[in-house]
Amino acid sequence: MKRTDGNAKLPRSQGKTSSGTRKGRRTRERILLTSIDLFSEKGYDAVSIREIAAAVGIKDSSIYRHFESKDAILDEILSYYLSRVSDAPSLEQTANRAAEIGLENFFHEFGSFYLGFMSDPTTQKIWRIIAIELYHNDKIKRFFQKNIVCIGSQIFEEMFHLMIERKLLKDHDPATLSSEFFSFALYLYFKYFILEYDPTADPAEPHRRAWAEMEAHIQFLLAVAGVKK
Amino acid sequence: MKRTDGNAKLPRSQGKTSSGTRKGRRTRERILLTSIDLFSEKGYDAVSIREIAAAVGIKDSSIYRHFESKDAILDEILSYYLSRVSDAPSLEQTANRAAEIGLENFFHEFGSFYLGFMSDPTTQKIWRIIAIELYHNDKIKRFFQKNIVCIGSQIFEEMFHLMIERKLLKDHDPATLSSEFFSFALYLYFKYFILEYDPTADPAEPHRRAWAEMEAHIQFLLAVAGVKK
DNA sequence: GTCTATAAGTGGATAGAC
DNA sequence: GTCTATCCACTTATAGAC
Repeated sequence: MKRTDGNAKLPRSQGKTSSGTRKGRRTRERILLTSIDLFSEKGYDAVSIREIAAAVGIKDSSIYRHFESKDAILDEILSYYLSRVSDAPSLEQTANRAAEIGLENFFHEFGSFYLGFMSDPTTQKIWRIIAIELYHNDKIKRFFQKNIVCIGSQIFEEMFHLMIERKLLKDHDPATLSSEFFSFALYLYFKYFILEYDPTADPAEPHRRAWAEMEAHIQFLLAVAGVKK
Repeated sequence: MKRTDGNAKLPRSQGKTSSGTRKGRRTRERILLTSIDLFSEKGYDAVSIREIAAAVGIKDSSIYRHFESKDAILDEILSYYLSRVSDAPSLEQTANRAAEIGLENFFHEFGSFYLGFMSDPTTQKIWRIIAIELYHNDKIKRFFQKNIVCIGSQIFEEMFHLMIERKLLKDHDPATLSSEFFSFALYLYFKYFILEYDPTADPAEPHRRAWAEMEAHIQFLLAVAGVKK
């Protein structure tokens, strides 16, 4: 399974606001990274342009040389996330991999792939921004519904469909299996990484606990849908 | 199973801010109900004291004759929710009821009890306030963790424990069963009643869809943990 | 490209007349 | 108990000097 790069680059300036000089691009990137940091800690509305500017080390009016508005910063954060998602492996690869190494090994590898994807701190922060602004920002809500819930459950559904076709699972409804798997993954994410989030604590601890619960859940799913060797 | 009253009264004024006159109490109650309406539609931070006052039909400064601060209004909304929860039936009653009528009937009755509890529009709106402010307001986060997640999973865990004791379920780990049941219930609630919430649409439709998914999930759980008749 | 200064508005909360 | 008037901190965004 492909491992994504932990140090992905941010997208280049495209708008008319920031000039093409080297200094301009670097300031623009600093604004973007600082915004991701602040939004992920305090939420979009709670962070002001002044606060971003102060953290970057410029005056607030200078931000508008690089971004048209506060909203334009958010837009670019979301497109950065999309550019990272496109690195994910295909369904065909995924199901083939499961057939190769067996179901239980596959679920473990899948877990570590997820951790790899999330090992990019920027991606992790963007997930956090999306999660905490889900019910306060219509643009983020639509983004979440389309690019996380909708695409996510589709991928799992097709994955389970392929697994059943390859006789790796019993002939269950793929949509039900997907819903069982996906709902639990979302539940764990929100519980351990958002609700119980503590920036001062050891970041490995929520991972450990979430994974322990996920293992129990996978055993549970396999008890219904698994096929004995 | 006990059905809760759909027209529960709001708690009386207790602070020093509102006097004991009939008119004062009625204005205070109007402020509270209006705040619940507005907070549940737009969120706590997005609604200003001015906006509440305008909707009630008084000036913003008059609010402070009835409540010490905006936060005090929220406090009272949360205590109203707690006063309603205390009406819920006991575990012993619940497990006995399951033994009486059988597991599948019980799950259906449980579903309609939940709908009954949620049939109070005020309770429904308070759930919505809690859900959308979960990651923006520390007081609400703690309230949710304590009074919904923590108490909720405990109740389900003990309920499943009693059911296993009474041989209604196979000897599975009650904590795992609780987590399977509770996580899915939360997932459905957030998906259908918060994420896809549409005040202009038919309110029966999300209920129908959520319940259909819940039925599939219960069948799934019973396939692992159920005991054949 | 960054700055100062400022516009034009929002927010919660208070003082004091009636 | 409600009103008018006001305070002060804070918001996004713009104009124009350098």
